[in-house]
Amino acid sequence: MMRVSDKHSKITQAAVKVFAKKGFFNARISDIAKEAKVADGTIYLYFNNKYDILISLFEDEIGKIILQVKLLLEKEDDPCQKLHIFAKHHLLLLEEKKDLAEVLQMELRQSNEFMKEYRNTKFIEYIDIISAIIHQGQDMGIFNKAISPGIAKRAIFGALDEMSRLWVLADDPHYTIEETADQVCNLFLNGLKNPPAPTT
Amino acid sequence: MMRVSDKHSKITQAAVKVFAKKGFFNARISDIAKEAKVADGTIYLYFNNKYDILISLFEDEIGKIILQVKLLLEKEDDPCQKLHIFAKHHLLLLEEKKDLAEVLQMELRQSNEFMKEYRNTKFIEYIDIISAIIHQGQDMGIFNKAISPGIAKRAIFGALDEMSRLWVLADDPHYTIEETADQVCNLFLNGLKNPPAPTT
DNA sequence: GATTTTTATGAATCGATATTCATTTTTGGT
DNA sequence: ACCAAAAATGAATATCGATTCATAAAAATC
Repeated sequence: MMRVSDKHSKITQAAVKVFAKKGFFNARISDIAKEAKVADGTIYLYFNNKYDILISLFEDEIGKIILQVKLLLEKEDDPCQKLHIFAKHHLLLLEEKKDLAEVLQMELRQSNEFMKEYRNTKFIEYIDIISAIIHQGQDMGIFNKAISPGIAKRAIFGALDEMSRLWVLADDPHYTIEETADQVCNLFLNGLKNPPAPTT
Repeated sequence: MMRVSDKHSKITQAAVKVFAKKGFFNARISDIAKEAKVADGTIYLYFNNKYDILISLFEDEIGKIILQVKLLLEKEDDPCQKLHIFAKHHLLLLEEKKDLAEVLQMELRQSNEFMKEYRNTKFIEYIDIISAIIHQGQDMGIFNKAISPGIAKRAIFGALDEMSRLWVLADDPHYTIEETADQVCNLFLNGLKNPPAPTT
């Protein structure tokens, strides 16, 4: 017998593909079933309903991402570097798992009564990684204390998320991931304004 | 007889409400018809199909926003101030037209074959306002020329958009719009890092 | 290898709803 | 007031697709 988890994850992987291609509402259960090579009914042995596939997919996958990025950050002390690592890791998701990136984006935007109820604690955990970095930087005296970490974490996440959207939609990305991560970090660390002229 | 445009816009306004509440796919034509106080069939005298309502709504409304914000920016020369104006205007939309803000966000994220085809030129026109400001700042020598306006425009839009999302979903906003606009601008203009200590 | 338990199947059900169109109402001109 | 054209109606249509469940296959137990 195939291990239970194998079928669960086969269906999840198939759902990622299908949701990314068609969007949640246009994706049919039978599409996911076909992609996963199981019967339609089998899906209901592992998930309660269509929405449950999306939610459970989101929590599983973002959980993995949180673990990965926290592990990477552990080794680093400098908050600037940490921000770099976070940004690069976030954007690299696109290269490695384009479909997943697309679905995660989508999930956050499902605007309806259901989603407004659902408190997305995993997502909050993810962006709180950013505010923790900012706090640390402020405590170390490197970051400006006038910046609200609660706002900045959203701004930084939003910026990265929007860069993702660009990649997902555009066929020819104008910039590389490296370039983009560097640019975004530079922007957030140093700002748009020119540094005051060096005192000669 | 009621002017044609009145009915068209009655339906559009109703659609904004219903889409915001239920999301595009869960919104029924009959919901929109009821909200607009017209018959279901009447909607098809003004729009080709359900998707057409969304697209046309988006283009009309974002068109108005572009006009408004361009008018506001005309009077101002300083790029920093311009950025402030843009940010504040973007966030104020939320206060004035929460439903619309929600629908505009949603529209951008409908991830499916259809949306990937649809080249959203109005949206591009909107965010190009930001890159124009950045260009101007760079030409004037105020902004760092190492920043790519093409990336920064996305980052700034993404940050503002994410702040919107927070408001739309959260019942108790922690920050005021003024505060948020100031914080976001400060972040983008000056960056996270502390300014170098003044040379005494 | 027979029996029980677990897992999988996919055709049938059942509700939903986008769209159509025959009919009615309103309008504007005479 | 009457007529033709335009606008509006809303019940009927026609399709779609999530979910169920009686049945079958596979695995575990004896």
